[in-house]
Amino acid sequence: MGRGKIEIKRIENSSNRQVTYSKRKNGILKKAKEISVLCDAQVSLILFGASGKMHEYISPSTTLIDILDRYQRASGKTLWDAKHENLSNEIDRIKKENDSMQIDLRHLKGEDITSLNYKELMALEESLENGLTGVRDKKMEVHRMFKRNGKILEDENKELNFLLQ
Amino acid sequence: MGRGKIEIKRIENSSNRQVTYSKRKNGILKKAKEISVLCDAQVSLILFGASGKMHEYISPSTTLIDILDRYQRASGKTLWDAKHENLSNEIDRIKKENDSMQIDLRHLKGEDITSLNYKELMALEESLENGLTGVRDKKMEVHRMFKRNGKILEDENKELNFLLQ
DNA sequence: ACCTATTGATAATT
DNA sequence: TAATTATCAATAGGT
Repeated sequence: MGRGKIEIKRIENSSNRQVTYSKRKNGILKKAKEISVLCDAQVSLILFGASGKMHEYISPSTTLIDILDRYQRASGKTLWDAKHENLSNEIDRIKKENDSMQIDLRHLKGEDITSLNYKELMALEESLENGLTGVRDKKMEVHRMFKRNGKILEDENKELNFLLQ
Repeated sequence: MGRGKIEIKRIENSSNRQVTYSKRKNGILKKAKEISVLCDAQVSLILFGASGKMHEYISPSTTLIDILDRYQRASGKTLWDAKHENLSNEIDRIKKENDSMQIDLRHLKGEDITSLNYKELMALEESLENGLTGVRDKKMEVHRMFKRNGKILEDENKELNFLLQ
């Protein structure tokens, strides 16, 4: 359909591919409009080129949602139900993660530990001791910092007072 | 594009319309495949003729759901209904909860506490001390229980041995 | 982008 | 309906 025939396989030269895409995109969109008008067909055509830009044609007599509804009924495939299922699964997964963290947190606060065995209690104790050590070290550090800053401010104060007098 | 050119308007003669639909349907499906292969475009084409029969082409490299997801992002239109939004919102909410617990857990393990101020460190220390107290009490209790059970078993043993003899 | 030789699609006819 | 084919339409390669 041009100066020479071409094989139907991926065009390797990227700029040729881009040009061909642009031309054929216009062609197929035109075809979609034509069949829709000529034969009163309901058409949904969505195109994404390599550049990521989208082009679409939906018959004016309908909407994409309508077409997708009919698609689901006609094909037996589910679109948004499948989508729902994916989301539901994700929720389940995250909720489980959530619950397990919830439990860990409660344990670390000394709650709900009746069900733990001795070994688990030991591990928990160690974790708490480590945490406490870390926090106390940090507290000390912050405390020292405070004192040092306080000292500096005090010195500055003295100096300023001296200068004023 | 044939023995005579035709105006692009609804074909009134219903059997002509049907024939033209059938031919053009094949044509546009072929075009869809071609652009998809030649230009590695992602294409979704869904057709409903007047008879109600459906025909479709989806690029093999993708799925209709994928294309519709991208469609929503590109067009800003929403296809999945409120139900989806609810689920998405719930996921966001749970994820936030998750993140916050994640942070609490790390703090309780003495990690990532550089950003905490003195007051927060104090509260954390207290929480850890309380946790530790609880865990140590429980450990003691379990320990005592062990010993008592051990005693009971020892007694039972003696009794059984006595009976056997 | 535009041009045009050439292939491809299809309207009318059988 | 399905096949044929004359004609129109789309487009590949070149500018």
